[in-house]
Amino acid sequence: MERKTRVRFAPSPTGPLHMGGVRTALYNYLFAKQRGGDFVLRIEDTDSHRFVPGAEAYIIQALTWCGIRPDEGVDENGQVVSVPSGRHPHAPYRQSERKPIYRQYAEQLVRDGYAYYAFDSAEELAALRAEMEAKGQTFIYNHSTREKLRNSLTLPAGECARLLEETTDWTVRFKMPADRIVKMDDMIRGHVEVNSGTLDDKVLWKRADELPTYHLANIVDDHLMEITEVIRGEEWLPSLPLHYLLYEAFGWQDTMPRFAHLSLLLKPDGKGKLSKRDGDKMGFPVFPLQWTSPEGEVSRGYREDGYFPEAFVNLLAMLGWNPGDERELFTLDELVEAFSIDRIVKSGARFNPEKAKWYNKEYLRRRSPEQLADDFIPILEEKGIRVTEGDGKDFAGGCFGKEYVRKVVALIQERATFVKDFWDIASYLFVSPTEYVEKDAAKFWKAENTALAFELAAHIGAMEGIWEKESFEADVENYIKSREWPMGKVMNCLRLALVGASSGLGIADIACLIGREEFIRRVDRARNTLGA
RNA sequence: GGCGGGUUCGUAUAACGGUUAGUACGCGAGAUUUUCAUUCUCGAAACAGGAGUUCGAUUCUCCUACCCGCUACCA
Repeated sequence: MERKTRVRFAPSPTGPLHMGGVRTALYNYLFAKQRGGDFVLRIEDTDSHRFVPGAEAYIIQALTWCGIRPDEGVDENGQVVSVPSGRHPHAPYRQSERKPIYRQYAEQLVRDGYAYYAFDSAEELAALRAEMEAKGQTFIYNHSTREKLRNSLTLPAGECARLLEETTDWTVRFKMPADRIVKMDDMIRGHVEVNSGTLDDKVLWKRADELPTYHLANIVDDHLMEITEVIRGEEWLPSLPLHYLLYEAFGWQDTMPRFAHLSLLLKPDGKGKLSKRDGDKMGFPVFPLQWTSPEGEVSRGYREDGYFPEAFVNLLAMLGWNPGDERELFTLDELVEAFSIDRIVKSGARFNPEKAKWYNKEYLRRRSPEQLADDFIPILEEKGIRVTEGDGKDFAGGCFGKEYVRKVVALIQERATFVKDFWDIASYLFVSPTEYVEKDAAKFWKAENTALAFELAAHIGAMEGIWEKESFEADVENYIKSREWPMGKVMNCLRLALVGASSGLGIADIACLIGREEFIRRVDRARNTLGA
């Protein structure tokens, strides 16, 4: 019987979710949704020492921002996510809450001869490691050494029983076969073989905190939660043989999930995988949301940098995957449709901040001016501009109608990458210029031109009716051409007066936006400030 | 060191034995425009190296180099 697709994203709450982690979550989500399956969010908090407060909430908030909603798992408030049926056969989803489950499975393996109790303390092993290293050798706890160490394989039964009873720093270790070729299949990498003799006897369960390690918890939970595919980072590929052997030891081969190991995200330049420091150093975020560590250190986020979640998700999807055709822009739903595991790229993807900006720009120009105006208003207010209903404009009072803001945004949105760029691009549409860029003034504010510009301005000021771009443009052009004036010089003169610089929208756009009264005021001010 | 994975323009990628090796970002040059931006056109830019297999290899095999990961009572 075909099982219902169930995948999981299983982060460890040891810090903020890195963008590579978001990509892993995204691919899992896309895979599940495409097949009408479930996407499970499981929190792997089995390492009590590395727990970071706030990390779990951060992870959930980050996924929420991206539009990635788990069908099962933990929600923002730490509660099990609500489902229509209200039933949660797989809960709890936080491994620390599943503590009692794991011990029996560890003991089952010992009973069946697949694992054993190890009594060597962490200190003893560290000393052993140091000793071997001093001799230029590497210590590995496996078939080559386990016979000489203190464990249930070497100690008398009575002694074992006593230690199990009286001490608390023992562990359960997997008894890795001495010489077995483990044959594995990966959905991305194909067939992979490893000799078990090179692997070590991994700790599966720790008596000290009565918690499993990743390997045990992972296999047990994936089995119990009926996971059908495991899509995770490449760093897990080396432990895949152990996981295969664990499924075998438990007798769960028939329902063992299929595996897909994703390549890592690399630094934009240089070597190595993307890390938190790169972002700070090279001026781009590596985290979806801003993160403040318990120590108070702040790391920037894509959201705070002005990225739209759609753009972020899109660029992440395209890092290591392609649709097979030349499309680049995808909504989340379109990604669900187009995604396929066999178009995932094997090699590591280097992140390119420039391309990231391009994505945002594309999404920005596709947004409605209404939406963008709403995003822009808080920035305007920060700059001391008040925004009211309607389309009024009061330059002296610094107060503008929402409709006016919308009109401005509609004209500038194709010039910006982020909403936060709007102010730099269009501040002159809210504040009358009082200063004029020296270089630009030197270039354009010449007596022979200003005289013509003033004459034109007078004509414009006297134009009948409502100013509307098309008619305005036609009239002005006609006026200039009929007099055989140098169009560029005159217009740039006017622009300097209206903008305070030699860049910006077309004169007609500006004039129609700010209106007759403000137009006249700006021309007069330029004349008074720069002279005729 | 051992084990595993990877390697196409600067970057992301296409190609599934035969192509002038395509596309996008970025970059350069033109054109359009009243400036700037946009837009449009054009351009520079890659098969890591070496052996095989084959009539023919970017594509298949092996070796080397380089990169990445793992090698914890972390995930």
